[in-house]
Amino acid sequence: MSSKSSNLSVQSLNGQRVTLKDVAKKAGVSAITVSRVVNDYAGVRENVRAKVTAAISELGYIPNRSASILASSRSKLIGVLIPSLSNVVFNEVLRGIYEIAGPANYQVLLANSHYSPIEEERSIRTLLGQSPEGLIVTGGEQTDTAKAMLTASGVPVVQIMDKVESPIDINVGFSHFDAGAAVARSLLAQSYHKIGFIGARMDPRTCDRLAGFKSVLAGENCLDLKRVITNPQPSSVAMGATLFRTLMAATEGDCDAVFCCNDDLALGALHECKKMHINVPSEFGVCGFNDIEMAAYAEPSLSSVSVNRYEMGKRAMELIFERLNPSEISTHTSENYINTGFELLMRKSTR
Amino acid sequence: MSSKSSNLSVQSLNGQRVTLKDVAKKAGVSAITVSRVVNDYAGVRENVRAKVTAAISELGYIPNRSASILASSRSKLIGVLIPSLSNVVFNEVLRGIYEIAGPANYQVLLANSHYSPIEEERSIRTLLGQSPEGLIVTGGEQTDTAKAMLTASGVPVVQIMDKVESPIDINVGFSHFDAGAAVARSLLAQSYHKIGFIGARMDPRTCDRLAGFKSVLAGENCLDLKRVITNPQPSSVAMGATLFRTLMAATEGDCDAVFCCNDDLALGALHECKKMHINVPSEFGVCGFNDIEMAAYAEPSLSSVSVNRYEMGKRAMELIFERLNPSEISTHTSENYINTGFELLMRKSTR
DNA sequence: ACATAGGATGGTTGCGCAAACAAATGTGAC
DNA sequence: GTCACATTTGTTTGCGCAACCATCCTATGT
Repeated sequence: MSSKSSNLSVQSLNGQRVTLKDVAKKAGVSAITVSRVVNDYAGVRENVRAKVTAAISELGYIPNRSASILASSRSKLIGVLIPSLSNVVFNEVLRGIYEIAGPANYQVLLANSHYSPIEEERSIRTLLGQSPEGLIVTGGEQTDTAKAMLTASGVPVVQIMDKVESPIDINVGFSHFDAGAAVARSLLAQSYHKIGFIGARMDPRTCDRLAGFKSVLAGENCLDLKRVITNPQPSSVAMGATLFRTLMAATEGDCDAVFCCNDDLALGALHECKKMHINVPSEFGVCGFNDIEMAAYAEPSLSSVSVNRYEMGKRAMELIFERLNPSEISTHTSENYINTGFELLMRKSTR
Repeated sequence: MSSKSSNLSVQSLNGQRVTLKDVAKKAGVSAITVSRVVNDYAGVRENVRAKVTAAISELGYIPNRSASILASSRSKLIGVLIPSLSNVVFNEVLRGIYEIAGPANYQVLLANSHYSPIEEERSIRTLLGQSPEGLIVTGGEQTDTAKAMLTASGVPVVQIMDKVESPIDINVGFSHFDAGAAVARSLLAQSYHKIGFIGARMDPRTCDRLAGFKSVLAGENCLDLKRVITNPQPSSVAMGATLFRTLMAATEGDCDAVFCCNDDLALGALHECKKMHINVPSEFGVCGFNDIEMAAYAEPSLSSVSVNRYEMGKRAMELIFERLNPSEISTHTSENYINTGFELLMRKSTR
């Protein structure tokens, strides 16, 4: 309970929080000098710096970020808004973001919109209240108010994941429509002709993939909406199994392949094929999306679409920093859309 | 670029940030009244509140959190420190945390220690600088300085994941030693006697599991260190395959089961068994840890240990709130260790 | 020895907000 | 209509820090 025993880092001085002034008094210098030491200014003599450093660790001084931000209006904060934490996809995006932000001594403020534009707007308001120096948001489906707030904030804003119609500022992502279309074309080329789709959650990106997929099938006159099965609930392997069964029931077996809106669903479908003694890929083709690591280790290995998640996060963060420090002679023609692309990985679950 | 077109939420008034005062002037009231409206105080007359609300949305006012925190020393912030973002395990813990924090209007500050106590100490310092009202950290291996800072901070601190020797404050988790021991006992009971272990990363919790596992095998005189293969690199399915091959080579096949420190490794091992034509579970048993969703869908389904990740995050957050609002007549005897337990799930990858 | 430049250090102020107290307004009983 | 009291609104102040400018050293050249 009591920390009186600890002789280092006694963060409270008779109950009060330790401030710059306390450290200054202890070190026999002025408050601003302590501030300079804390912020690593060059012009502080070595012996002074040593005295101050000693006082800091003796008192366990921790600078008050709020006061610092208020006084300097520099926050070293980046706001990040994603729709889900339980989705592996965002995980790796986040890893990319943190990988760049961390070493630059920037802190990430993470908010979760739960796929709801209303919650997203609330979160944007909250994030902006913390005076972030940059913002990364998912997709382009913000409410008008949210977009207005982002624009007015005056800080770099990156919309990631999607190719966005008219970006607020910077856009890093790829066309899910094109990806869905590419899958459809590839499956057709592999002589599947009664191709279904199963999708869960159906967020804007999933819808785009479906739209691209449909447009190609429609062009080849082999689109049958009976073969499109969706469900608003979250994705999972179990959901994939369920949706696959639904698909087979709805089409009475008149279906020879399925494009699953992500790999979790696809793994569930694959599992279900095995149970129903449907041979993959000869009788039936299965293609997922995202290329999670398990895809390559499934039996048979799962065809999927690889997208550069980590890269998206990393690039988004880098672009913010480029904006923040135009010094670094980046002769970037300030292209505001970075296409991170995608790659079809046709493995053994398709012909 | 320009946002002059937007007639809602014009966040900047000729370049300046919109403040309480601006809103106050516009609404014809005092600044503090605006503050009261923003903070939902009861004693504001309806017509005044309406005027203020109108002015707020007209100007696109967003309260400055830093100023608010500085003035009130209430931050509505919870600091969370985890060792990795790419680990599914922490994902679900986070989900539990956000699920409780969000509705209570608390913001989560997430920091990543990359499994390094030094980075962890730095992150704790950073987090404490933001005046969080509570802190959630992973495990109990903080540096002395870090522990001193946490103690001195005066806010509730929850150590999660592990059962910690001497908790700083509150502890929510389970004994990884016991879990490892339980797996060993179960495998022995299933007549496996040459049981190996493969582990990656080898963080404190993994080590505890290994220690528990070893202690049981040693007690039965069937511990052979040749069968313990570890690697400091991160876990992955691919790493599981590699380690499994290493194990088989090192033991020259004199091994009839393996406890994998997590399910990713186990899935890799399972995959490798198939390639090497080793029959699971009759010839060889495989047991993982964590019970990720894929475990149940593997072929054969993977034996694993289920741990209540979501629950850990949720409980940790709830306990912080109980501390913060002792009002809610919680007759909790202020137990400072909550055991979230674990459950052996023996499926088809073991006898 | 002295002047001078340039680097190191200090004092004052204000960032935007809410706490604490003060004032004004409204309400009800008589 | 008046008074006492509750409710609503306003004024002043300080949170902890860094920007800004002033002042003080120190080293160098002459």
